[in-house]
Amino acid sequence: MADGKLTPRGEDFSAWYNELVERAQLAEHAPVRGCMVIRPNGYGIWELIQQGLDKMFKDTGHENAYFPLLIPKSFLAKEAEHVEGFAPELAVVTHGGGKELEEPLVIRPTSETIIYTMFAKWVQGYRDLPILMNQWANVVRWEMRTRLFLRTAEFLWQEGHTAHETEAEAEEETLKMLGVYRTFAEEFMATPVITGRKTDSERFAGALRTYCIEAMMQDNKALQAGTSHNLGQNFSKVFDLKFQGRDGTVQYAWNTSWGVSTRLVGSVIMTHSDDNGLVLPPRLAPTVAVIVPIFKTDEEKATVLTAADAILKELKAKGLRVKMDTRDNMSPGAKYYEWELRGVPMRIEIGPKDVAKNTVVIVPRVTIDSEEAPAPGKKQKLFVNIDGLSQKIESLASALQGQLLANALERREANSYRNVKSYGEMCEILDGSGGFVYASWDGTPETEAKVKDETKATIRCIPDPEFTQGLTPGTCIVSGREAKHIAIWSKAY
RNA sequence: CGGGGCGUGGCGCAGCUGGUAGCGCACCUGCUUUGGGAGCAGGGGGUCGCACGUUCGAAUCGUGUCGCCCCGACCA
Repeated sequence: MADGKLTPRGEDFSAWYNELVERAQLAEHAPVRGCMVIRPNGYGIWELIQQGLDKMFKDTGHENAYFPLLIPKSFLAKEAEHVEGFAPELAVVTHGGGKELEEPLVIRPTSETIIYTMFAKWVQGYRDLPILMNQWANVVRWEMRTRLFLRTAEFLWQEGHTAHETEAEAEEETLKMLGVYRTFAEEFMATPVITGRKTDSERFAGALRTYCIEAMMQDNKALQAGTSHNLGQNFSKVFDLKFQGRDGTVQYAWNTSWGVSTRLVGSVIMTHSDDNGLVLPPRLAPTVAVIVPIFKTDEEKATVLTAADAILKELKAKGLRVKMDTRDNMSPGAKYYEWELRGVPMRIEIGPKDVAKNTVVIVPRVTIDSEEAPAPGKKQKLFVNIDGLSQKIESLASALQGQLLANALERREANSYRNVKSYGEMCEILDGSGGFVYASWDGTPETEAKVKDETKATIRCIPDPEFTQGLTPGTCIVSGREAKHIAIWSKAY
């Protein structure tokens, strides 16, 4: 392959990302504007995300259901803030069966309105609560500008929707699911995230409060990776979702909704990958290890393939997602480059020398600090005995997973600023290298808007205390007024 | 929606002072190769986004149109 290398991240991060997504065959642009085709390499990542999250949802008592793609337009209009938030990006179906519809149907941009309409039918008394539901679905938002995985006109996501008896219970659920997202980000995506609350201007249209997880990408921009909303009684009141309480009075239910999307795939890409291509945390890698057999003569081919086949069978039997690359029209070197581009966490090389020694060579996609250091300028190569190979691969996968999380955390903290003294200094950071600036905020939307105007940075969230490292609100870094919160400012996707 | 760019074999591009299409990669066949992107030989594949116009003749010039990408404002 002479078409060579990706544009380096340092040269043009955006070009690097686009080339990587296409070259690693994760996704490409569909014939329809703003839409993407998710190819098997990319969809495999999403499937693992789904599996991981779905289990966590079930473990916390949620059930899956499915609601229709099409929603009567009037449903959206019932919640004022909600319709205002979504109206500009709706796709609307006006015809069906060759006739104009009496009422236009919108393609769901999110499903609160239809789901709470149905909840209202299912709930009579407090014993019908809580409802803890989730759906895996596609939604459409007619975005002006799109980027593969990060923002597409149609995307895949899950949306959890719950109804509760009390406000406290709803708040607990909102925070519980935010916690689920955080755990998932850290344990599966190897991505450290900040948990916190959105400001009013960034709050979900129709929510009382929106909480989020925010991650930092390699270009030091923030990416909102997931949100969890306490909807209060805003939707239950307009959709008449009420129940008779323990005290006999009729009350409106308290709702929450929470979601993550295929954007997480983009997040994983931009968090870990390098100039050689995709880097995937093993837990989200459709293929954890690829075996590349090496041989010259026919006799060597026979012995190597016999040994490699046995290894493949053994590893598969142990439940490992392993492949063998038996293509004979490609040199081993070319295969190495290709599998690195595709982000396979480990390569297993096996040649005549290895077979003779009953070993293989394992090359991890990124250097693992706890293993023997690589020679200067070289890739880390681990010589591993074939006996007990599956355990070794599992332990390496686990080490790699931890390594990626540690690398990402180190990078995020190296680009986090908690002692910025002035607004000028803050602008310098935001306009320069970027990153997360923790600073006091007076809590007003005017201040927020001013910073956005002047720097294009927004308040990503009001972080939970564990992230502020003892900082307390003093005077607002922008206005000089008394501050209400420590906020994180950053440019964002 | 504003600014920029691009539509030519699967992909990336050249050809654009008009004369009926070419290069690299990929693909197919054969032989030699294979521990970090193999070599040689042969071969298949495109009515140049679409429409109209100018012309003896249009990938090339003109008008229109559709689409996509990138940068900005808006958003997961």
